[in-house]
Amino acid sequence: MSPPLPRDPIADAQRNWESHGWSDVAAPMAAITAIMRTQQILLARIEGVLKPFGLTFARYELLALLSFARSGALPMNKASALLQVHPTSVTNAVDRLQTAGLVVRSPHPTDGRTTLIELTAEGRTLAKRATAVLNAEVFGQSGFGEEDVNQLIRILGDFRRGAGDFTG
Amino acid sequence: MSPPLPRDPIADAQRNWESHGWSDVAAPMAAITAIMRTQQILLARIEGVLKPFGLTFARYELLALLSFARSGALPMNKASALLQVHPTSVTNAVDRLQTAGLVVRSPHPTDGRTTLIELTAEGRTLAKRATAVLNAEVFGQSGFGEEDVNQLIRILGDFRRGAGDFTG
DNA sequence: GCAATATACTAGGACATCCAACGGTTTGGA
DNA sequence: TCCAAACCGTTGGATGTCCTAGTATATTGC
Repeated sequence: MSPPLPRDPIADAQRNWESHGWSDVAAPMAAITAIMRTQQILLARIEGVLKPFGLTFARYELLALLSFARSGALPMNKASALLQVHPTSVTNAVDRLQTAGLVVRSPHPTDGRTTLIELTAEGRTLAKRATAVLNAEVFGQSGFGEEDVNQLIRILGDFRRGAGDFTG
Repeated sequence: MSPPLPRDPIADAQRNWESHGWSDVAAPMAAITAIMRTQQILLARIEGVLKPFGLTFARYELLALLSFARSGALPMNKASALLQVHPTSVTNAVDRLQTAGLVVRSPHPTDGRTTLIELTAEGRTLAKRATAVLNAEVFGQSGFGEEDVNQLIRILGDFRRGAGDFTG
């Protein structure tokens, strides 16, 4: 990776915003930009860990979701809703997971429009192994302090509720 | 957009982690997943605002960066480092901005390897207009409380420093 | 019962990101 | 001095995301 910058580019941007008369929105701008950059860093770590398994984060999320479903199967639209991604993204992920033999498509017993995604035995095993490594190498070494983790969960939970992700 | 879910899927995932004996990493997992989702929501808002300008967030970031440079010009590699993205992403963005007449490439006066990106008059004007709308519609209505914004800046700043983004 | 509407999934296209590899330029040590 | 190593930007390929449109199946209303 590239060497660290001598200065925080986001803090610089915040100062630029303030010196241009946008002080009222400089802080939110900095917070939002920091979220963007943090996501990029975390995604790179996760993908690095998953690569040896032939998985990407999108595919892993789907595998993990299926592994927690009672029957190990979910309708495509349900998966799309729970993962909060576009239906076509699920189609894409399922295509690749199916090619890899980790899931199979099967028709819904009563609704002809719906397709069920079902975990195969290999899919379940791989999900388990990938989760173990992810827990050890990423989530277990996140770099966030314990109290900061709680703050993030609370702040981002409030935000997501306000954005209409969920109710309650 | 899709209707809100009855339950927070990330909180559910956290409970799943805990019930599978991974309590020690359940909270960081939830925090990281929440960052992923929050980034997605914010990016969608930003892109929605920028679309009428024919800009994406990646292109806007480059325009904004150039508009804050003293001379209105920056070497490609400098832009890549400050935006913290891969050089090929900058090449891609510059290609499109140049086609749109918002920037031009020019050779570096002393280093034949380096290419300078220069803002055109239209580029500077568009950056100004896009920033005004972004400030009003996104940063000014972020949905984060004032104190939460400060918390985010602090927490994510610590994280980014720890991840090697910058020193100091 | 049948037409109109709604829902589910997929195909094709645009865009961004990264990585690997390549050709041109500069730098630094033998 | 001169060549190897480092550096810079671009091209080509893979992946993911979204949007629009199209096909098939369900549901609703008259």
